Amino acid sequence: MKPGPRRSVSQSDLVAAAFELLEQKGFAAVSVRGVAAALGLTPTAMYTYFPSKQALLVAMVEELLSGVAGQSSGADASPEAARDFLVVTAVALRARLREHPGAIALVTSGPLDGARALGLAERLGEAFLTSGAGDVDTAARAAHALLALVLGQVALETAWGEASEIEPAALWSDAPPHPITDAGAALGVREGAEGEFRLAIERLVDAWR
Amino acid sequence: MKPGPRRSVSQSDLVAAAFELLEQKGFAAVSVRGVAAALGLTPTAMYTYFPSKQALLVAMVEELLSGVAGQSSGADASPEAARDFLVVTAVALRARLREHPGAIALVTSGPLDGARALGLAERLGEAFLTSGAGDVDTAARAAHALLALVLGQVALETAWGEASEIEPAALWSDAPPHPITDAGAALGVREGAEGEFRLAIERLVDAWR
DNA sequence: ACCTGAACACCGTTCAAGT
DNA sequence: ACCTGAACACCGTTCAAGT
Repeated sequence: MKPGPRRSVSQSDLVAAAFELLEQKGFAAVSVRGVAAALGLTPTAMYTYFPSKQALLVAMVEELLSGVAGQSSGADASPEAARDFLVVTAVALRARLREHPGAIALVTSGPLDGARALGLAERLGEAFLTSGAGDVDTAARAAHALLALVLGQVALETAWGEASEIEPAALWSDAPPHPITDAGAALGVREGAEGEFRLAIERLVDAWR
Repeated sequence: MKPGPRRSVSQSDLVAAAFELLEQKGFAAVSVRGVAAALGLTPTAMYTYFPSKQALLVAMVEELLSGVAGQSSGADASPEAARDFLVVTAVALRARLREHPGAIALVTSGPLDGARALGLAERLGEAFLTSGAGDVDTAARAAHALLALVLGQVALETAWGEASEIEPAALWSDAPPHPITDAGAALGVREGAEGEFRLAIERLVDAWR
């Protein structure tokens, strides 16, 4: 079943193979050639399924975001339920992004304007509305800020997580001490303990209600 | 003055040339070969100045962050002055990141553990402490969250900014409507109007005091 | 319609050699 | 010490050709 006018794999297969590479060898290893080879295809065969590598990455982001926000946002639920939805969704999104090393590189490299990304932003806005945000404009701003906090937090966690592996000798350098930042490191702020994250999310959510 | 055992350029020259490329051709164009060529050097000559491309990128991030937070954080100032410092610093950091297209790709690709990045986090923590944060731990968490919000906000602005150029025809697609998100777009949330940004920062800062 | 093979214009990095 | 030139093992993408 090598050549022939019949489709041998699917778009989903390419996305799955790409995630396999992302998980095992990092973002840099997610190449057109690598993905194609993992499926026994020639690099050029990929262009039958996606118009470009960028399109493949967008499909990966969509896959990553799928299912993060449940079907119902709780538009007809109580303010307390809506608040819970916001916190739970933020925690779930962070967990999803942390599952795959290099996921933020993926998210920040590929545009976030897919249907799933916009749908997620919309659900967050709805939840802010029923949880106590005064009007639609405020809800939109709040949803934007919540999404930004989650993204930035994961980006910082990843950056600082990688960094600590590289230069442990920096402790003996002549750099000035950082008592507060070090206290944060001891707290697990850098490593991204879930409790710390949830606390920050709750503060932001409550600030917009 | 082609060869010879005398240093013909400096590390700063390489960083400057790299920013020139970043500004004019985007993050993907910041290559070892491109930077070297801009200075009339061979690609391999760069490895006399930096041990790797990654080291060059880290130097760029440090340059980007330099001067964002002033010398004094206002540790001996009033709580109100400290609050102002936090907001002003966040706004300045965002402006700095937005100056160069592809700056977030740079920041998220290269680690943020340079001296400047840690120093910035420390100054923010100090300011939170004098502005009303109860203890060192809370200040560390607050500084982390503020940094994350700025980073994530710029990342979202960039992603949505690029996206809107690609597919204006999506308005006519069969996708479900997004009234809240669209209201946000009309507000300038996506494009990143400074007023919207400052408002979100103030909410987060006040939530931690 | 789907896929291959060759080709184009690139990458980061290493290494021996020159001055 | 600083730099060049050649080389290695890669990239994304295009294009003509096969079935």
